[in-house]
Amino acid sequence: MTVNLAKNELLQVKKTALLGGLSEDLLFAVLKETHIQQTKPGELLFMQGDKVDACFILLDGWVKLYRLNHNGDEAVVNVFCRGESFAEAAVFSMRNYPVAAEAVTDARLLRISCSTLLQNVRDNPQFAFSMLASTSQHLQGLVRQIEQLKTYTGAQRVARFLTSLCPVPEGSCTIGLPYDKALIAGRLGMKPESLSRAFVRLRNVGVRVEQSAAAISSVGRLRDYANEDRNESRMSN
Amino acid sequence: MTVNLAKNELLQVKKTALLGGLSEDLLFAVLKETHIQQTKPGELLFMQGDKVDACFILLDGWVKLYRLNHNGDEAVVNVFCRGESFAEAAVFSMRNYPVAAEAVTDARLLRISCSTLLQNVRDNPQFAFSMLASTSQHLQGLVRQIEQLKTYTGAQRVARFLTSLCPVPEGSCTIGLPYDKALIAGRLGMKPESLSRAFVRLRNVGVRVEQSAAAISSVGRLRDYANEDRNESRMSN
DNA sequence: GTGTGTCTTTGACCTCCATCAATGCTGAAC
DNA sequence: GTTCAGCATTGATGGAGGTCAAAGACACAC
Repeated sequence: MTVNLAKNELLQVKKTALLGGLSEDLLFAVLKETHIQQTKPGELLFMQGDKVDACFILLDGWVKLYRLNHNGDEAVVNVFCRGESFAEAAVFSMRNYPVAAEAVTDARLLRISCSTLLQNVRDNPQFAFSMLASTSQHLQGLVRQIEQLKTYTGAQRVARFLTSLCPVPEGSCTIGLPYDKALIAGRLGMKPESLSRAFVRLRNVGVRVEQSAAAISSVGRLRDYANEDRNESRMSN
Repeated sequence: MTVNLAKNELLQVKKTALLGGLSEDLLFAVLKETHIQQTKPGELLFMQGDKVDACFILLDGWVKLYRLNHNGDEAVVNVFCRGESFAEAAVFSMRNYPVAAEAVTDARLLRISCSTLLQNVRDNPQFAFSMLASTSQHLQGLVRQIEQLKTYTGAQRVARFLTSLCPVPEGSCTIGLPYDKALIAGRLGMKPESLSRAFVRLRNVGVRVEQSAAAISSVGRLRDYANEDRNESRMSN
């Protein structure tokens, strides 16, 4: 059941906290037990409430995790790109997925079954450390998200999102928006209309958005805006 | 360095996912390496950014976890009561605490050092499972919180909070608010003034709040209100 | 009793954001 | 080219909740 990974794909795997910290030997032993899965945009990987049977590493494409409440509206919990893993913590709740996962683009994933994970944690403390480090990272991501929802305005969250995409810490740059605006809005806890208006506001701090590209005249200025407290930000525009 | 726990305290320890799942032998072996810590209200257990050196189990009292941004306002991430553990995931990030922890009452805690945790995960897959199960639970808690912030109004979040405290699934009951209203507000992502107004709204669904007690005339009705979608809830007010 | 400090509530006002509807834009099918 | 669907933007409106200020409520010391 050997998996054939392209060089680049192996690189993505090594970027994850889940498998990236392992010795080569152990890594390849684990990879032998995994499967490749391909998806089309909109395809579900698992639904909220499904019995947990695997976790995933994204080799290419984008996947969103979201929660549905029983009125049918979805809250996006996270959006992952290649080089990230997800659902590994769910495996150890021994229950059902607390969220749903859906590919938002064509995606290529490594699927690691429950039993493989359990077996490896049992056999190998090194693997247990990796699992813990990985879930710890996810935990921190969620904590940061909660902080952001509670303390920043929509426009500021957009500003943070943009700075996080910038390849440089200062100066100007142009970045491509990684996925469509409706999803960005959801990820940031707002409606598409509000995202649109937030982009308009950010023109004051040197951001131009056209199509799926954003031109940022000063990353430092944008970061400052993102970190202002709500009152100041009110005056400044 | 043996720890002497009261019967009731041992019970609290066994309620945690962190140590509750262990065999008696292993449990007592771990307990031998822990310390009791007592705190006064307002006392800091650790600050955001401190190097991680331990995790905690609450034997009695309440502790809040919060994040400070550099404008000085805090976002409450969680509030824990006895029988819960926290900060265990941070240990495996190998870095610094991403949040601060502060006792909000007199509290009694079991402190488990980093090295104890690492050693036990190394030596014992059973312990690794427990750690993973525990962090998995925290992860789910945060996911639920994000969902709530994104999809429910303040009054609905208060309603959810109250129902979660109710000892019965239906009918009427009176419950004590577990901590002061400013903290409840913070936990639910709102200001004390807004919490106050939310309580006023909930009078329409049979909730009376006086001092630190809430009388609920129908838990079912309250739950329905909490689950309504925003539009309906606007009409019913 | 009277102060005094803390917590909570209420009021007035204003900002942010969701909603609903209309319009504009883009790209694919034909 | 035209049509049509799917996004994205813009406008108008209203509700939710933050902010600031003032007033109650309560505990505690004196």
